[in-house]
Amino acid sequence: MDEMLTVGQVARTYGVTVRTLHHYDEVGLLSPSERTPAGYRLYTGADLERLATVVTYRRLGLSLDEVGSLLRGDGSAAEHLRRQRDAVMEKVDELHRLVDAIDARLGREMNETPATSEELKQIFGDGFKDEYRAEAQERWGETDAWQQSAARTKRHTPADWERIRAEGEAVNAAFVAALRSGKPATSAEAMDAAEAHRVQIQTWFYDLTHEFHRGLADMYVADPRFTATYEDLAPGLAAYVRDAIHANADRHA
Amino acid sequence: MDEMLTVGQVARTYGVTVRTLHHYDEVGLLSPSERTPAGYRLYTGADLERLATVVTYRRLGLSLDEVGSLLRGDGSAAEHLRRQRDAVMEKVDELHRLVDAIDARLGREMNETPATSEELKQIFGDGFKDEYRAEAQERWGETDAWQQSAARTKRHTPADWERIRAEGEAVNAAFVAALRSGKPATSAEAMDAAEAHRVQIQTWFYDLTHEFHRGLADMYVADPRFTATYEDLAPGLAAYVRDAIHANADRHA
DNA sequence: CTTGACCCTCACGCGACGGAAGGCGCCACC
DNA sequence: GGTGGCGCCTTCCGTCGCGTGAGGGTCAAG
Repeated sequence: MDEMLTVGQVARTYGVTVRTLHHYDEVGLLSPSERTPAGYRLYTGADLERLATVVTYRRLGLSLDEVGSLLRGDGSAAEHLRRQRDAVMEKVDELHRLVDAIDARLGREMNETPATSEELKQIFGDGFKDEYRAEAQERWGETDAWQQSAARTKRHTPADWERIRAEGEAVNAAFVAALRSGKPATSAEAMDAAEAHRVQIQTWFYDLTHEFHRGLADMYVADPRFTATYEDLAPGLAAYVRDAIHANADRHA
Repeated sequence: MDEMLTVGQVARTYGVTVRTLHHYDEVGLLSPSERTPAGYRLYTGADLERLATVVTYRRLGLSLDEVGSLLRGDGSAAEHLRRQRDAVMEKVDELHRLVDAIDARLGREMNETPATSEELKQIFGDGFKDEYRAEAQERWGETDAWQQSAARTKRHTPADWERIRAEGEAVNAAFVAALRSGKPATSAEAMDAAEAHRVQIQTWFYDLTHEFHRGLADMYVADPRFTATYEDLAPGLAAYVRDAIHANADRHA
C-alpha cells in the first residue's frame, strides 16, 4: 500500500538525477520521511507530492530558496509566480530589443555588399510596409493584438514566413486527418489541432485568447478565400475547423 | 587617433564590470592587444569590436565557450548575426512557453486557495475579460452574418468553390498590381480592389457592411495563414490589403 | 608630496548540481 | 555460503561566470 521508493526509483520516475535528490536533502528542501536501517532514503507518497511541486516550480525558473519559501507557505504562491512571470516577460522584451539591434547590424552588414535585386525588393517591401504601418497605427492601431502582431511580423524574415506557412500546412493536415478519420469536431484530435493553430498564432503574432480564437474561427467560414482553401482540401473542412476551434475554446473555458 | 581605453572606461561604455573583463582575459576569450609598462590593460578598437560581439552573444545566454568557438569559427559576420538572431528567436519562444506554464500554474493556484480580497480584485479585473468577450461576441459571434454565411456555404457546390477561388485570385492579383506599381493603399486602384473583395463576399456569403469589412481586414494581418499567403505573393501585401480595405470603408462612410 | 581614483594580481565564494572515489547492502545464482 | 553486480551511502572536489574582497602599485591633480 504505502510503497516507499528509493532514490533511484524516484529519480527515474521524476526525471531528476540521484545527485539532485541528495542535494535537495542536503539543503533541507526535500528530505525523505524515512530511511532503512542501512541508511537508504525512502520516499513516501507525501514526499513525492512535494517533489512534484519542487520540480514544476524549478521548471519555472525559481531558485531553490524561492521554492523552499513557497513550500513553507510564506508569501502566496500566486505572488511569487506573478513576479516570476514579470521577470520572464521583461526578459522577452529585452530579447526583442536585441533582435532589433541584430537586425540593424545585419542591415548595415548587407549594405556593405552589393545588394541583389531580391534583397532590394525585400528592403523596398519592408520600407513600404513600415510607411503604411506608421500611418495605420496612427489611425487604427489601438488594439493590443494589432500592435503586437505588427511588432512581431516586422521581425519575421522570409525564412520565417516560409516556416510559418509550413507549420500552417501541418496544422491543416492535422485537421484533414481528423476529419477524414470520421472523428467529430469535438474530438481530442480536432481540438488538439485547433490548439496547435492557436499556439502557432500566439508564437508568431500575438497573444491569442481562446475567446478571440473563436472570432478567427468564424472568419474562416465567412471569408471566401479561406473557406475555398479549406473546401479544396476537403469538403466541409471549413465548418469542421470552426467547430473544432469552438470546442477547443469550450474545453479551455 | 587610436585611442586606447583602460578597463574601467571599456566597462562603463559596454555595460560590463571590470571583473568581467578580467575574467575574459583570464580565460583567453578577449585579451587586450596592449598593456602599459605598468601592466594596465589597453583595449584597441578591434578589441572593442570583439567585445561588442561577445556581449551580444552573451546576452543570448550562450556560454563563454560557445562564444569563443563562434568567434574562432569560420563564418561571415552576417552568418554570425543570423545565427545569433535565430538563437534569440528560439529563446523568445522558449520564454513564451515558460510564461504559458506559469500562467497555467497561476490558474491552478488561484483555484485551489480560497480567494483573498486581493485575488478577488484580480478576478473582478478579469470581469474585464467578460466585457471583452461580450464585445467580441457582438463583433464576431452568432450574428446574422455568420448564420447567413453558414447557411449559404452549405449550398455551394464544388464548382461554386472553384469559381470563388478563381475570383479570389483575381482580386488578389488586383491588389498585387496596385502594390507593385507603387500606388498607396489609399489609391483608387487599391480601394477598388478592396470593394471588389467586399462585393465578392457579399454575393457568395453574406451581406458585408464596410464596417464589418474592416474587421475582416484586421484579421488578414492577424492570422498567419492569410498573412503568410499574402506575404508570399508580395512582401507587405497583407498590411497593404488591410489598409486598402480601411481606406475603402472610409471612402464609403 | 599627498590624496584619491584608478589599476594590478591573487584568492575565496556562490548556486545547483556533476561526477568520482571508496565502501556497504542486497539479491540472485552457483 | 561464496560471489558477482548493481544500487545505495557519504565525502569531496569540479564547473561556470563571475562578485567581492585583500593587499598593493600607478597616475594626474592640488
